Amino acid sequence: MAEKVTIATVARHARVSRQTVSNVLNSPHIVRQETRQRVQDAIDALGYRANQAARQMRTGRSRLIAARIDPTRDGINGSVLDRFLHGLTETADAAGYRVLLYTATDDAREIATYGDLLGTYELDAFVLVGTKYGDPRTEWLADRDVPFVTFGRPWDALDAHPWVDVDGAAGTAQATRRLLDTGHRRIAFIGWPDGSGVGDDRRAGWRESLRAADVDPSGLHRETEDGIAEGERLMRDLLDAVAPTAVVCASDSLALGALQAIRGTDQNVSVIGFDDTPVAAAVGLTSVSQPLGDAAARCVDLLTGVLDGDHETPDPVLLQPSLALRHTA
Amino acid sequence: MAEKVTIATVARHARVSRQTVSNVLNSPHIVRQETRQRVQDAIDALGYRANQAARQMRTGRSRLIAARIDPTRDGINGSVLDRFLHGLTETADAAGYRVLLYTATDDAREIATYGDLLGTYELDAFVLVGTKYGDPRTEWLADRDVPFVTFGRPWDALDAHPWVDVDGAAGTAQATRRLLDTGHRRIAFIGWPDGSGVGDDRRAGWRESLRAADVDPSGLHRETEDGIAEGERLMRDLLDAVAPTAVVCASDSLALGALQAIRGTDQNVSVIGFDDTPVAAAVGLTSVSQPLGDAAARCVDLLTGVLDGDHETPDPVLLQPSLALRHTA
DNA sequence: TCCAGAAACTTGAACGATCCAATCCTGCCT
DNA sequence: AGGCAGGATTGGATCGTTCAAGTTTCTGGA
Repeated sequence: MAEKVTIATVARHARVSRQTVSNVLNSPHIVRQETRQRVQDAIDALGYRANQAARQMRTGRSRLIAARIDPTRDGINGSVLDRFLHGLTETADAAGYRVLLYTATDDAREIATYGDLLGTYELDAFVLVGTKYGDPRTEWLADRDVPFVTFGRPWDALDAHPWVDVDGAAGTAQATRRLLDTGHRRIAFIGWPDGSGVGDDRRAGWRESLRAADVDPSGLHRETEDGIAEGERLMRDLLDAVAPTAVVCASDSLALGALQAIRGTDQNVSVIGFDDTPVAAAVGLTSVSQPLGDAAARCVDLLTGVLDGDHETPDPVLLQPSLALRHTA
Repeated sequence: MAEKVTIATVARHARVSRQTVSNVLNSPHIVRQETRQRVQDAIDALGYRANQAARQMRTGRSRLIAARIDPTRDGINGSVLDRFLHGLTETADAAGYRVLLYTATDDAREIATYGDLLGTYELDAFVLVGTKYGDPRTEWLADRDVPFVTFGRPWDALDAHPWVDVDGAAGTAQATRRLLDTGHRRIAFIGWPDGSGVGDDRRAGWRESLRAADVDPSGLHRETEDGIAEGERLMRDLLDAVAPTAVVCASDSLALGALQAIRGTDQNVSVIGFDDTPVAAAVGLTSVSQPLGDAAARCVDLLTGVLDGDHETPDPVLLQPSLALRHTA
């Protein structure tokens, strides 16, 4: 069993002091080229790797980023998180950070977990997925000057923090325009009740696009909690009430329900969902696709900016979604 | 800004030495009840949390477990990992461990990542999801005495390591028996090519159940790479060739394809998938459901056994799946 | 040749916890 | 009363790294 290779081992091997080895690693420019090479060779030869715990003890930085993994509520829209996490791990890795997982069942517990993670692991930053009006989590973190990014806008716009989001309104607008372009006029919308930032945003994209095309959107939309059964119910209602020729949905779950409602009748109604989940791909549902890998990468960018660089709050990032065309629209 | 609370702060506050505080945390039984209480009160009052980096430096243990997050191949079967990871995070947390994510595109890179994680973060253990014949990863880890568990059996049975798995054969057997019980006889199977441990296992469950019911399985099965399109293609083939009245599939992707093939015809064929993914729930597909949360918990159990306890290799765990009945069978 | 000043490198201390060995009590037995 | 066993407590050393301050080496100009 080979004994542990520390910075002292490398120093001995390269006939320099510990500090010089440390400098080669952290501020290479202040070490003479020749020495630097000698140290580097020793590092390679011995397979030395800096011990993160020791480094952390001195610098107070863990190079660890926390992200929450959810219990996959309905499973369909949950897969968004899965893809985001993968992107996050990949880009964080490239930037020299690693992703630590945590779970929590409610906001209070989540905040307690923050305290724990910060206290025992000295986490460098948090990535929060999803935000809501008056989110207590962002407030807690901001109060303590803990670096964090949210994937999702701060809907109250109270205090500014770095965020990355996908332009939901642009997504539904794109979907609606696509339907208008293919000749539809009575284009309905199935979404979520007033008050959720994300839901209101997605509805707005649909509404404005209709208005821009001189179509009156009133009466053409329905709101409900998310879910397949709910989507089916509301679609039935819409078919009876206004007989739309197309429908834009705020989620793939709702869209899937709508598809089932339509299958019952003999009408030909176009359907577009949101999130481009695996289910959408599976059943051939046209859906608004979020650039999740990109979003994750931008989150890491913002964080490293805050962590390694200046104290300025970096500009938020709003990404554009695209339409994954399949055979339902 | 409050200054950092260390073990010395607590000691001063409780009028004891640092060592006593450490004992209260690590070996409470050797401290007198009264003193222990006084120290505990100080800890609570000050909100002290042991610094993991410092502890790790002395003990060499990070209380970190690594798990890989994949790029969600086809997205449908990938969601299994998602649910497993959540379970893992939850139970690891309860056992005082945290889950660190990593990614890798191939075995060589994954092994390189092991070296990196072990060297810089001194990871305590790895959880590998999925194993194959002659897996180089398990060999590498075993050679270096790195604790690890696999979710998935070692198919070569070369060297024994702790593992947790779900009995796939039992799952397909259960599915097949269900179909036999409801009157089916010509029950087909769509699975993966020979040579994948998981695939062969699932096929075996179907075959043995048919044989036990005196049905000849020959000609009733087809093999292909995973995927919806492939499932559809093979189901068409089966319908033409042997006109089965039911089919058991090795994955929900294949089952979904089979459903699409059947929808084209007017035949009434029962379909059962495997993995009980969100998609299955969405389209009402009966599917074999793996107890993922349970599996994750058992993985943590095995690991903590190895880490905190004895040096014996713990007995592997084989969990039984259940059938999620929906309206396709 | 000499010296100032910069560049390159070295040394001792510190981060916060645990381990080890030594000391201090306390109560009990003779 | 004295001695002793045993548990409870203490101070010092240590893990591997970086920071701060010190020392040596190099360079170039008078």
